[in-house]
Amino acid sequence: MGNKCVLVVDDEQRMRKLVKDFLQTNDFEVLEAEDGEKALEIFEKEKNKINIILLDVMMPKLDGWSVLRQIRQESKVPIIMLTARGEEQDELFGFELGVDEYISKPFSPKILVARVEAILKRTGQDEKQILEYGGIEIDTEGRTVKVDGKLIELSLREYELLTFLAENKNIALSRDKILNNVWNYDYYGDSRTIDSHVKKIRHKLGKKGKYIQTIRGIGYKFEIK
Amino acid sequence: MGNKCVLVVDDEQRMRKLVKDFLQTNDFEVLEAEDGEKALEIFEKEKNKINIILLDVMMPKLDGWSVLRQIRQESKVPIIMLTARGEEQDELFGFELGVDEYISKPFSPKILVARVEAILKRTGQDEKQILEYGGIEIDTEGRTVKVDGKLIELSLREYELLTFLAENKNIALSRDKILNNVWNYDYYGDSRTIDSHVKKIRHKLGKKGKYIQTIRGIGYKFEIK
DNA sequence: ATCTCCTATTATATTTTTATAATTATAATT
DNA sequence: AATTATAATTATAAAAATATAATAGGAGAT
Repeated sequence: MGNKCVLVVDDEQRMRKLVKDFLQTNDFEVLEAEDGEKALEIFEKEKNKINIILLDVMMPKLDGWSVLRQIRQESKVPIIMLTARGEEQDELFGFELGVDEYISKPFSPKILVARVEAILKRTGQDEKQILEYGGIEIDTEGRTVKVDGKLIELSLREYELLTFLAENKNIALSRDKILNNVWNYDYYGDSRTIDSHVKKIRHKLGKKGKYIQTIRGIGYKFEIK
Repeated sequence: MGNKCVLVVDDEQRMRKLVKDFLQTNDFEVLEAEDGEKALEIFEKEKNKINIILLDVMMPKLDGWSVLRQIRQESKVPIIMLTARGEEQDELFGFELGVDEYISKPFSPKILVARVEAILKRTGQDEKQILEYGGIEIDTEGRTVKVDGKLIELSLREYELLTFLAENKNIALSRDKILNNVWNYDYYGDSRTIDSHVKKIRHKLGKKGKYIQTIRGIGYKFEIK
């Protein structure tokens, strides 16, 4: 682990290689996809790992816009669109759909890397981050959590769940949403899995456990009050 | 309160006017500065208000880069640089200094607004949606309701019902319509389910309960008077 | 050996129903 | 037109039914 991971989606082999080489020399890990379908496939599998996506617009099978739309339904991962030329219509279209940046071909690899880094920086995916929420500190790099300065032990799921809730503080999250984000699958059956984990987290948070409040009929919400 | 505020820094009066007009028609508040020194001055005074800065690079007295550097010493406010032409050297230079975006002249106002909005969104400055109806605030993300600034507790159905009524304010809604939208099924029997909920909501809204008025023979209507 | 998930049980909150009171509409009568 | 009686509709409160969540314990997975 460690290095930032970039998913490069482009149908031109030559283009992929160019970008890949340059990114790799700049210490990025690179995943490749040669069309939209492959891209979604890889994204499904590696979504936890991927920090940013470079997405060509013009591709066979599934074009860049479709890929963008699908990914945006479940993820806010930064996406840079690679366009043949910056047509205004397309840009506007894309910003609404959640495009973070455009780079028009031909581009210089240096600019590419600079933009990738700028976006990672701005979306806070680069530096070691310590998120702080009312006395609860989450160190995303060390994957540790402190409550009032004291380290608490959380399991993988507990950590993921707490982080997800905290990152979306003040937002009531449905069970479906939680499952899709923390568990990566759809919710079958009526198990009380989430509840179990919430219970454990609350317990470990001690007095601050009440920051996780239950929204009856919906799910849970992290809120400091 | 309310609208997002943009500080436009450019020495050309014509350019400022163009940008200002377009931003204003898109519901932004606009502050102007004709050079770097004025920019810093205004920023000092209004830093709490300014959500984003459009900064021309080439300016008399103090150029864009210097302004950028100074502001970055104390603030992370998003900054878009307006450049005459996207020279690679400059771009790299700027990203390191914390530029969020480049727009090269000439640009279309539409693109400009789109980028501004995209950045505000990405930096989370687009505040969450709070619907306001005559002193009743509904935070759809947090699923909370405030009456005159004071939080009130609503159950799922109460919340859904109130939201539905408020979203359709000034429209008389039949019981059928209400049931189909808030309950998702047809109305069998003659229970007084809706009435019960309306009663409870009215009670919780206190004096503002009268905003929910009954339309005899039809249903209910949310109306502020 | 812990972590995750599931099951069962208990606790709690919400929703619906029911019964009765209050209000409003309607029509007949003055 | 105003009054009255009757019918229809809605308000209200409390009880009953239902839905949802907390909790604890344990089996299987990692």
